[in-house]
Amino acid sequence: MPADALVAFEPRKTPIQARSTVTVEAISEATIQVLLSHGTERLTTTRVAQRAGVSVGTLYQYYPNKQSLLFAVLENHLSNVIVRLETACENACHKPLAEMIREMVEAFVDAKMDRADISVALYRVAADVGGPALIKQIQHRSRKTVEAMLETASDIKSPPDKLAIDIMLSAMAGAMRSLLEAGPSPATVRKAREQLVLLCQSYMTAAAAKRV
Amino acid sequence: MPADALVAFEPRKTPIQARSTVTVEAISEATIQVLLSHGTERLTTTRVAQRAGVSVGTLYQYYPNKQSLLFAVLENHLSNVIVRLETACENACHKPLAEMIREMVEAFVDAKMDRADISVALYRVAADVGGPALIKQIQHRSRKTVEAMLETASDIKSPPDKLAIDIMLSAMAGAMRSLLEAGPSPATVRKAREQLVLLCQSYMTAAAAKRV
DNA sequence: TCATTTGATGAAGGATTCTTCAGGTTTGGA
DNA sequence: TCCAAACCTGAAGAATCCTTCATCAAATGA
Repeated sequence: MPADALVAFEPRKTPIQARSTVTVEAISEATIQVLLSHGTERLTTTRVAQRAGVSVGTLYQYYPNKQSLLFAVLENHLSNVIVRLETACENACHKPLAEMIREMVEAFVDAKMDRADISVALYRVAADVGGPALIKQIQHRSRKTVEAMLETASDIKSPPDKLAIDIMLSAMAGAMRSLLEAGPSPATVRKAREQLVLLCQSYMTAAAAKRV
Repeated sequence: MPADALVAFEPRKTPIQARSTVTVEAISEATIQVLLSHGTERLTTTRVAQRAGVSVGTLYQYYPNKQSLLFAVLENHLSNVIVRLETACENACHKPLAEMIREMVEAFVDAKMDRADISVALYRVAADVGGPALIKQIQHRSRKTVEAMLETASDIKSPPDKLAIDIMLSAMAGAMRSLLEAGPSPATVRKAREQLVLLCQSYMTAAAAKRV
């Protein structure tokens, strides 16, 4: 996967005046809404523009094509999530393993729930062109972050290996996806969050024990 | 989601002669191939027919529309996977918890790996119309199956609750998806399979312990 | 053999969608 | 105030795609 495979998605023009900033914001938001109400298949640039209250031409002033629009929204969301995950991991350094995992998992769940609608809408986009490459990047970055955190755990001899961390992260993401797509009640989210912590804690503990 | 929302996807005509059976088979296979080489967005009925070596008209003789074609392929795949999972669960009844989980997880991984290409191709379809409803059905059926198996575990007092099982299953599926999409080597698959067993075993053990 | 059923063909209608561009409006500074 | 830059508009070109149907070919069985 060439690194420059993503350049075709770069924005065409950056907003300068205040009104255009509002416009771009509206277009992003409209994209989410259309994605949720019509699905990827029936998302058209005209529909997005209409929902945003602007004309199609305006949309094309900021995004060179439809895919770049979807890509930008996806990138923005994933960026938000991983930043919060990284912050949590930094704060959890040098603590016991179980605490580390708890803080990381809770940060992830909270970040996803913060804009649950966006999360759900973008699962449909992530499979498209550009999505897989982006996700691969994010996964790698997450792995590195968690790996670095685990190195500093105060109560284990050797941390779990890369594969174990990859599996934990993808398991966590998968469970979260399933949860989000079910449209859960706040009570369910609370319980599921706790279960997710337990899942990751017990696995990491077991994986670390096997590596003594 | 109304139950009859899926009737529009039903096949139009069932093959009677031998040649038409071959044709339908070829169309199914071609769908997978086009999905892998072009993606959902650029999958057209004409392209599928061409790849299958038949004309578009033939395709429409067996599938009322494009979505029904995708739906049929997805349904067939998921059906295969869950049947193997159910068989494994039945065979594992009355055994100790850890063994149960191992057999179930291994059956799942093996079923997915059996036609890894199909699995990967269909992740792109699963988000479309009909997919979510179907997946919900499958998830529920899986949950019931695993739940019944766990009831018979010989070495635990009370089995994990529904939410825990749901989370385990979606975590397992999520990790498997991530693995498949990475195009792993056989060695990686072997290791990951073992890690997945450990993940589910340690979580189920912990969840059962909390319920005493 | 031959009539009937089953299967296959692919050009073309109808509809949708992406994207552009020539021309208009608004903003901010000189 | 006034002009240049920024911004917005939306009709229309170009391309693609889904689906049908009139027509032909193959198979079945009586």
